[in-house]
Parts: sequence; structure tokens; C-alpha cells
Amino acid sequence: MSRNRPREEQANGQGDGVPGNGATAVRTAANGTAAAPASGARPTILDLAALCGVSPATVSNALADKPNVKAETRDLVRRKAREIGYHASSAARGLRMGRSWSIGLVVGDIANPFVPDVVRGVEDVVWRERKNLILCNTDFQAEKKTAYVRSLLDKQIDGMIVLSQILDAHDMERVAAAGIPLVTVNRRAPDFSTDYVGIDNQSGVRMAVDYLVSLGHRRIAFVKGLFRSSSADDRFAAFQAAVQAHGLDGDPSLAVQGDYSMESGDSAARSLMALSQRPTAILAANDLMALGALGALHDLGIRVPADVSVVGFDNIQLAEHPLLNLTTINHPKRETGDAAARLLLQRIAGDRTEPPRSVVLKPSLIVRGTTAPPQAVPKPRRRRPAAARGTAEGG
Amino acid sequence: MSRNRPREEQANGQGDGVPGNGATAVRTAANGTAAAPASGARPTILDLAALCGVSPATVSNALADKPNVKAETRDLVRRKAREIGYHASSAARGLRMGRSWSIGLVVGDIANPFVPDVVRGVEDVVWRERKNLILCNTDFQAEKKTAYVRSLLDKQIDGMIVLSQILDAHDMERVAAAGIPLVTVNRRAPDFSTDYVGIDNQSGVRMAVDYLVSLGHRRIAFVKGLFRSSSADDRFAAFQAAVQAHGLDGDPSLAVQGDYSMESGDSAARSLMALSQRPTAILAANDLMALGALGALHDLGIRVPADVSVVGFDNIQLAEHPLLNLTTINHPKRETGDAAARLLLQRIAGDRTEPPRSVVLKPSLIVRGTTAPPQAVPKPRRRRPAAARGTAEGG
DNA sequence: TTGTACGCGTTATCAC
DNA sequence: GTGATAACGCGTACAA
Repeated sequence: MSRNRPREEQANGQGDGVPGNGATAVRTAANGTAAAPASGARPTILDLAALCGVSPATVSNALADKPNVKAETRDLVRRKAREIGYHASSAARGLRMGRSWSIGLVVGDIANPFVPDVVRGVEDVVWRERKNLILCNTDFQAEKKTAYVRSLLDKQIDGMIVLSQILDAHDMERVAAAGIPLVTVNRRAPDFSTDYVGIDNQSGVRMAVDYLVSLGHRRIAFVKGLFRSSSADDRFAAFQAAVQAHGLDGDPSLAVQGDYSMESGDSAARSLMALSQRPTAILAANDLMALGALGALHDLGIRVPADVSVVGFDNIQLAEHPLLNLTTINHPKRETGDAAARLLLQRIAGDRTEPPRSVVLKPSLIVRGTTAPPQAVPKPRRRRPAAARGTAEGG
Repeated sequence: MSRNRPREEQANGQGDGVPGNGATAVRTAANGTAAAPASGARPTILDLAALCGVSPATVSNALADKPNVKAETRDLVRRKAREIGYHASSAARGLRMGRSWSIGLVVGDIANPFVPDVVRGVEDVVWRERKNLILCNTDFQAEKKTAYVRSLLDKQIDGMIVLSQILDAHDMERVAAAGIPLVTVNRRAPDFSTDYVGIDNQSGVRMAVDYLVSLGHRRIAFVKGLFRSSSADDRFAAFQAAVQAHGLDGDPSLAVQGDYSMESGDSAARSLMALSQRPTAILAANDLMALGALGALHDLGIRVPADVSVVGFDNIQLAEHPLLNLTTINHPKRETGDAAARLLLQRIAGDRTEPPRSVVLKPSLIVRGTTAPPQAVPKPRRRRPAAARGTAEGG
């Protein structure tokens, strides 16, 4: 608190720590020699202008690299600005320019392991343009969603990314009316009116089913996700289509409803294992549910993959842990965030009337240790020196 | 795109989607009857004032519930505001009031499973006051950190939370000079000048060691975290103290350096198992490293907890998965975020000269399946019907 | 209740 | 070509 800034304690003792408090008069009245700002209050463009002996307009132009300012003057302004630590107030320039250099990122639940990776991708791109990210966690509640959108619009955000959700019609309309570019991720706007980034759920699910079929599975269960998030229906539809295409067992009791949580995967697996005729494989609409299923099967003493194969979707970070070692469909998460941010920035910079674009990323199959031919002699779920573990892992 | 807003396509066709573009003249010139804003441009306080037949000052007062406005007028203003969808521009009121109703949240890596839970706690509290969260992901890079702080200050944020990092002296000073309240989480400011939320690492580590000792372990290894994040040194110091107190084997080769990543836990375990005299238990400074160790031990064919016990720290969500089932020290993550946000909001609202406060949360021991007496007949890592899994899990 | 100064940059217009 | 002047963006707070 008392590094090389003089009279710190005194200033604080007078309540000068509070911004915009009383120091105004001192500052605006440029005192003889230097016109340096009164300590504690942040310098304004007027301070800097006075200090450089030019007009505020010139300062603005100089800092913005406008052509109508002599190189000499520009450098002077630059130097002095650095000296006194001048930075333009975002509020002021935001008010004037109608922008805020920040973009709104609306997510359902940041604590879902899928989300932070996407956020990371977004942040990375946005950061390059020195824009800020306003994180809005909606908990999938309609009112919270609406309130956040309101707030973002009031802040004049430059753009908005909505992850695994849809805005209701009213919110959508407000965003459009404000002319704010919007990119939706994982769920398309009902009217296809916005830029979109997603994954080819169809082929992802298809890859999983094809793989299971190639192993010899004919009776494959599916754990559905919740409609509200991501493209749960896409994935289920793709599953049904794949079942059709392969002429697999279409028993409707093999499709159970989950909600993308680990718990729901747990109970889904339990109910599937309670069926008189069990499936030989379980495909879950996301990794969390697949992991939940894995846990339930473990508790039930059912061997994976010897007795039942399990496949997830998303490839979250921990799926590759040797003890989980989940076969899954990779969802390029960071690339998703990256693509969304790119689309958004392009839209912000460019022509906003061009028709909406889509980026559909390719999923890929990650074969790990939770899949094997049905009823087969179980093989070890991972390379390892012999003689260690028992049959539990399928040895 | 074409719900009940008339002439949408035409408006867009004329490039009217771009904010603050040309519509100004139309709007400010209040036309006879209603003075409703030109479609497309957002209404200002002047529009609303004209519409209500009062001054903008009265509108402002009415919406702010100031006492100096007749109830009748207030209701009229409120109603009309809702009708035309008036919301004050944050930039304008921010400029005037020197605030932004947003708080900066500086994290090292949002993709670290520890972080989103804390963020969730912060968001929850901040949301109640309808403030926004600006997420700054620094990747632990000094320049990025500094640039973000700069940007946050330019935005006149109301307050700032820094998670598991320290700002360098210059940044610290800037924040202090701007009078922006700051709460540090998991790492104290070197000069103890800010509000702080953390966990009692001392007693957390102590609980873990005590527990291992109570099981009969005498040779306990420790996987250190990286200095840059969290209180790695606290935890290591606590470990050393506990080793002393219990008179355990103080062999320095039992302390290996990690970096909080799963990979580092993996290699730490491998190097520990390569020792001529192996430890009987491994305590890691966070769960990720503990899980890495678990994976390595699995690959090496070393049984957990039969041959080696493993304890983590943090209790991340997936630690309780039945297949991981990690014994660990719980770090109340959401409560941490909650407490940090509360401290911050109090500081924002209240007296900023009061001395800094600290909140130190209590860790707790979560006994799961990765711990057992050394060399003991292994017990199952979790309840389950008999006869299922082999000895792998320690049956 | 209202008029108006103010917060702080940016940009269009104008002068040299 | 350089640079100054002034209007402007939009609320808020204080004096009237």
C-alpha cells in the first residue's frame, strides 16, 4: 500500500480513495507549470492536452493514429500519455461511439466440464482484439436469461455468443433490433437467422453406433439428453436413424431419458440393467452421463467392457483418465469457441446484412477402454505390465 | 427475424441495423403526437421525457425512486418506459456516476476444474445485485494479467476478484490508486493490503497426514504444486510440519515437484515408485495431480489402496466418481466464490478505508476409496454386491 | 419539478 | 497538411 507513491496515507486519510470525489476542481484548473492531474484522480484527455499544449481533439487523433497529425506531435502525445498513465475512459468513448469493446457470453452452467473449454476458445480469440468477455450464467432459467440479455444490451455490447441454449423470441428480437451480432453455439436459432457453430451430431452418433455394430453389438441403448441444452434431439434422432439403418433392435425401452448429469447417467444405467433383456452396449448423449453409467455398472458389479460397452459424447478432459478411459466421440470444444468468436468478430467488423453463416465441426471417434465385442473374452482396458490387476478391468 | 416488428426487412435493407446510424435526427426532433423513437434506434431519456410530458430529470428521478416526484408521475413514467422499452444506457450513466455495475474476475485458467465452481459462487452473489462479471483468463502470463487489469480499470469496474494469483506491484498500485476494491482469493497480497478469502491449508494438509498416520503410514510422499498458483508453499510447509510433528520419515526424495496438472501427478508418481524405498502413501497438493498419480499407479500395476494410498486436495467434482473415488480434502469452492463476492460487494457499498478483512474457510477430510492401511489386506474401494470385480480394485 | 452543467472522449466542420 | 472549435452521445445531480 505504500510503495513509491508519495503521501499515500494522507490521501487515503482524506477519503481520496473514492473515485471522482472532490478532486475535480483541482484537476480541471490546470496549474501553471505541468497541468499534471491531481494525485489520485485519473487523468482525462484535457489533462493530457494541456500537458502537451494541444487540443483534446489532437490528442484523440494522435492516439488513434489519424493522418491529420504531425509525427512529431503524435510522438509527444504518446510519450506524455505514457508518462502520466493516461487511458481513455471506456464509458466516455463507449457513449460516444456506441460500443463497449466487450462481448457477452451466455452459458447455461459454467461448472459443466464441457463449458470452460469452449469459453477458453472464445477468450483466446476475443483477447486478441482486446475485447472483454462478460460471462452470463443463466442456470437455464428463462428470467435470468432475459435479464442478462437486457443488461448486455444496456451495456452496448459489441456482440453476443449463446452457448447450448436458445433465446426466447422476445430476447431474440431485442438483440436483432439493437443490431447486435449474435452467434449461437450448439443450438440453432429456430428461424436460422443467426450465425451458428455446432458439431455434426448426426455423424458423431453414427460413428459411435457404427463402431459398436462393427464390434458385434445389436442391442444398443441410448441415454438421451435434456431438450433445453445442446442438440439432444439431434443426437437421439441420429441414434434412431442409425438403429434403423443397421436393422438393430429397436426396442423402445432401450431409450431412456437423462438430463446430461452424471446422476441421470447413473440411474439410466440402473434402469437399463433392470430390463429383462439387457442391452450389450450403452451410448450416452454426453460424457457425464456415460461416466455416471460407468459408476453405476461398477457398483452393480457389471464388468465394462466385458459385459457391457459404454460410449460417451464430448470427450471431456477427464474421460481420458486411465481409470475411466471412456470411449467417446470427440467434440472439438476449444475449436468451437474459437470458431464462434471468429464468426462474431467478423460480423462485428464487417457487413451485418450478409446472410447468416454456419460452421459445423467434425466429431471423431476416440476408442478407449470401455468398448469391446459383446460377451467376448474381455481384454485389458489399457496397456500395462502383466500380472497386476485382476479381472475387474476386464483382464 | 420477422415477428411482430413491421418493415423489418426494409429497415435492414437500408443498413439500419447498425446502431447510432443516421436515425439521430429523426429521433431527437420530437414529432407532434407521440415522440416515440424512430424504429430501430433505442429510445433515450429524452424520448421518454417528451412522451410523458416531463423533463428528463423527472424521468431519471422517477425511475430511480427518488422521493421528489409525485406518485402519479412516477407511475406514468414507469408505464411508458415499459411500453417503449426504455432502458438507460450504461455508458451514459457509467460516465456520469463513475461506475459500471460490473466486476472483474481474474482467473489463471478457467479450464481447471477447480475454477468454474468458484466462478459459480461469485456469479451467484454478483447476480443478485445485477452486476456483470467480466471474465479475465490470464493463462498466468504477466503481460496478459497487466493488460486485463488496465482494461478493467478503463472500464471503471466496481470491484475486482483475483483468483489464485497475485498481481504485480505496479498493477496492485494502479488498482489501489483507482480506488477499486479488490479481493484476493487463495493467495494473499504480499502486503496484506486487500480483503482475502482462502482456506486453512495448514489444517487441511494436517488432516490428511493425520489420517494417513492413523492408518499406520510412516513414509508419506508429497507432490508439490507450482508456486505461481494457489498456496502451494503453504501446503508444502504444512506437510513438512506435520511430518515433523509425527516424527515421520523425512526423506527429502519423498517431496517431488508438480505443477498442479494431471500429467505432473502422473510423472511424480512414477518417479516416486522408482525409488528404492517406496512411500506407502502419496499426498498431492491438488486433486488433478492425485488423479494423475492414480492413473500412473494403475498403469504400473500398483494397487490402490492396497499397495499405495493416495490423497488429493480440493475435492473436484469428478473425484467422487466411483471409479476414481479419491480420498481428498474438501475445498469449499462455491463458498469461496460466495465469500469473495460478498466481501467485495460490502466493500463497494461501504467504507473503503476500513482495514482489510479475511475469510478463512475450513477444509474437511473426505474419506473415499484410495486410502487404506499400508500392506493391509486390501478392502473394496466401495460398497457393491459381492462376487463382481476381481482383486484389481482391492477386493 | 425543471433547467442545466457535467462526466469524457470523438468526429465533423472550420481556420490557418 | 495541421490543428482548433464545438457539437454530440445520454443520463445524473444540483441549483433554481
